[in-house]
Amino acid sequence: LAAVGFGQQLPEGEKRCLNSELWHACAGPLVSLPTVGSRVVYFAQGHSEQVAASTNKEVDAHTPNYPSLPPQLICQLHNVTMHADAETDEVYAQMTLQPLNSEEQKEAFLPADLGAPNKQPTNYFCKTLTASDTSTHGGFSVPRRAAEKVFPPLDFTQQPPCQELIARDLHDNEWKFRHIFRGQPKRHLLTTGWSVFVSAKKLVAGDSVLFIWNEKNQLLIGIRHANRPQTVMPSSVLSSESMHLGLLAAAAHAAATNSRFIIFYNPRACPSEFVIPLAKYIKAVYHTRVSIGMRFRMLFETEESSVRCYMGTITGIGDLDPARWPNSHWRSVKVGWDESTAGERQPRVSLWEIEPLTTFPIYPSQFPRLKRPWPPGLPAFNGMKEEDLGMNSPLMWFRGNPCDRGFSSLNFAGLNGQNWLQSPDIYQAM
Amino acid sequence: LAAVGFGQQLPEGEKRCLNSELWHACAGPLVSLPTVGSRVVYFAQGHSEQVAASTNKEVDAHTPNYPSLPPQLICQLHNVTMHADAETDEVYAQMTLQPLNSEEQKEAFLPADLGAPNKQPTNYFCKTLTASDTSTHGGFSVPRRAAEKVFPPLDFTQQPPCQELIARDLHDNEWKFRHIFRGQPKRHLLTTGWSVFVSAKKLVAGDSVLFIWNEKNQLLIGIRHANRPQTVMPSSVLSSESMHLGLLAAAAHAAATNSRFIIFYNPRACPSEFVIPLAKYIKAVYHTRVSIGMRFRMLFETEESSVRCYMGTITGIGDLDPARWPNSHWRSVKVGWDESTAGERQPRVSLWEIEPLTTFPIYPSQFPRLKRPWPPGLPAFNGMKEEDLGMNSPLMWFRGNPCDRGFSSLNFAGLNGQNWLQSPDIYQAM
DNA sequence: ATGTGGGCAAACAGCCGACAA
DNA sequence: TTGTCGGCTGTTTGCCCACAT
Repeated sequence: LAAVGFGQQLPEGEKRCLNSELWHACAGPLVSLPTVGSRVVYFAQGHSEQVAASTNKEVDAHTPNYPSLPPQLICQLHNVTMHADAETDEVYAQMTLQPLNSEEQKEAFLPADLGAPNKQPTNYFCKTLTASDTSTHGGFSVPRRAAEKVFPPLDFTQQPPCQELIARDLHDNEWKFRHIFRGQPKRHLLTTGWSVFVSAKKLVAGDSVLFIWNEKNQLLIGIRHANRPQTVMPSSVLSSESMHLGLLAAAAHAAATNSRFIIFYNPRACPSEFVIPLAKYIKAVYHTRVSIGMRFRMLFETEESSVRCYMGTITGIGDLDPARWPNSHWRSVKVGWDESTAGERQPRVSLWEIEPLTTFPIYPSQFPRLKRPWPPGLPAFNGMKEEDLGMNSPLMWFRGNPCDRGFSSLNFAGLNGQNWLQSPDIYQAM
Repeated sequence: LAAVGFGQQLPEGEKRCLNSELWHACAGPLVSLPTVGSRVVYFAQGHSEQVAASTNKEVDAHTPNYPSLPPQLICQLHNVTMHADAETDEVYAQMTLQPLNSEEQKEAFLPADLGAPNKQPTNYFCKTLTASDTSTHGGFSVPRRAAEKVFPPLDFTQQPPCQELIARDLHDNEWKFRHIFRGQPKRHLLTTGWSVFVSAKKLVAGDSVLFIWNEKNQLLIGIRHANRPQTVMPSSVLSSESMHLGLLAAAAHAAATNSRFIIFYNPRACPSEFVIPLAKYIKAVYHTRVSIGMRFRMLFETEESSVRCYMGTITGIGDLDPARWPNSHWRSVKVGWDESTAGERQPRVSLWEIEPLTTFPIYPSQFPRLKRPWPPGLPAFNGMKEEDLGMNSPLMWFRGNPCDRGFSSLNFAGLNGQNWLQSPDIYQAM
């Protein structure tokens, strides 16, 4: 319960180590956290979107902005800790970022640490709860393949075969369940203990529960609440406008003084990740050709917690918010989606979220060249292998296409040669 | 559900009018809201304390401050709306403030509006719940005097006498209770309907429930949760440091541009009120003599929701936070309390919270005079009657002592002649 | 293979006065 | 005057299977 101060790093001993595989399982297959010690790009715009989504309030047009705060900040990622809300079990991550000055940006940066990859656990299952599962009338019906894969085998000499399962959640609480194989036809059920869990976690039909059997032969249990109307944030403390200003002020101050700041990333509340590995950002923005009319694909999470690809076409390129955030790469690509059910997919994406399909030739003459195709504050990039780029996100499951390598001529039309990656102006108000 | 924008005033029609007397009853007898249209003093320091209390995190010593933001801002209070958290029923108020520039401060300000005084309702009772009250085993035992005072009389020709009570809460929800007079000896009880209320409001022994019978012959019901360890704010959205910065940035920006800003005041989470009627502030700071060793009294809320006086002695006068908030009147008075059980009473108070007792003579020579006893940005003050000062707080239940009137020579030692009440410097970062 | 519903027993909720503080 | 308890129902919980999809 030690308070973590501004700019302080949490001592190693006090780092409350949530179970990483359970955290990632709850966060979903598309969520990846950048490696500690690596360089990242922080987008205040995206952070602001997270606050807007959590408070259910859009940023007001009259809210002032910080001109000294650039749309993207190159930072050293000093610390990442995984957390879960004590009440709702909502997962979130706390990151300590430190903006780099132009000197530091010039230093060659190390290949990303070979930290544990954020892969989803192998021995797990995730089930969306039915009305019967959540009713007080009965227990939980375990899908047969799931029970056989992740639960310890039952002793079928008993009649009926049953055992006690003990599972731990993100807060390291124990939950005991009676696992029995009975009925006509036979099936796996969780009976005693199940309803306590349902009411404690406030689960309703449509929410999901997931079980993991890990390498240490421990059973882990996690939940994912369905996208309910909204977790209306208790705004009884601070107005959403103040929160918005606070996030900007914290980043602007950190940028001006090159000091550390702390942010929270809430993957299931947040429309898009806003702390991106620097290598992934550079690859997408400087090494990838995109143009209007180009086809692309992008990954989405399915209802069953797996991943699928959606296809679309780029319909425009330009600033999402020219007044407040000019020359930002955040959601700079306007897209149309192939499938008519695409109503819920966002009409704007960022370059690092998509994989352009370049199966047909591109005529370079269509795209004006930048005066400064490679910003001066960045190290040379050739000679790095793709595996070194710290891109352990599922997006990397794509095979790289031929356009990914070498120095492409430009990022996209409409950008001037402004010095985006330089350190920001001195923040004058502090 | 219309989003209230920054600097926008909520249209009259959309103002969700919570029942004012119920709100005040839940807020407690010491809480008063300044009158709409009046002038107030806003203390960012106190606002910051509210955030710290809500997030359970002290402000870190490295958190930067806004030098352009003065410790106290004189504001026009444009709007006050009462709210209650949908989940916890926690009451809070939203206020729209507009800092006044020095020109506006010079204009004579109107006597405070004769708005509805914030007096506690007369026909009400408040009971702290016992284990039996909250147990599922039984109902609610109504104190006899309370039942006779606020509930409609029972028809004692019935055997047993009983009736159905319908009470409305802050969200205008209806709650039905069976009110019966039975047992040996006879007593008033709420039976059917009570346990539904207890579980819906998550009441436990030690929490309080209150009933009001108002002038419109309506029965109102409210709750007050005991000071549980803490309502640990879901910090999964924004770090407490960012919240702190946000509050400062919002105030600083508003001060620099003389534009409106919105704050939330959460009386039961907040250590002290931080939006003070200007007249009350001026009276306490400029018209009242205080000195070290002086005795004073101050009001506190009792466990039974009434008010009582505690006595103490002033032990010091000076800045609470000289580095961050020099020359602030916020909690500028160090005090010692008479009663040994005073461990929970704060060691620092603000001048407007206390009533100094001047039954013995003071030697003016002990206190250095200010070079500028009356700041230039303020109107002359004489000729106003005390009732016009907008001090409808219970603190005004004190009788004014002779020192309250006329221009006393000073406020307190250690203050220089700095121009506190002038408009702040231009805020440079926006 | 698995969601839902009827049957049934055990547990709990909830109304009552007795008793004591 | 009022907090807690034992006694006594009525309702709910929760385990079992049958049956349907």
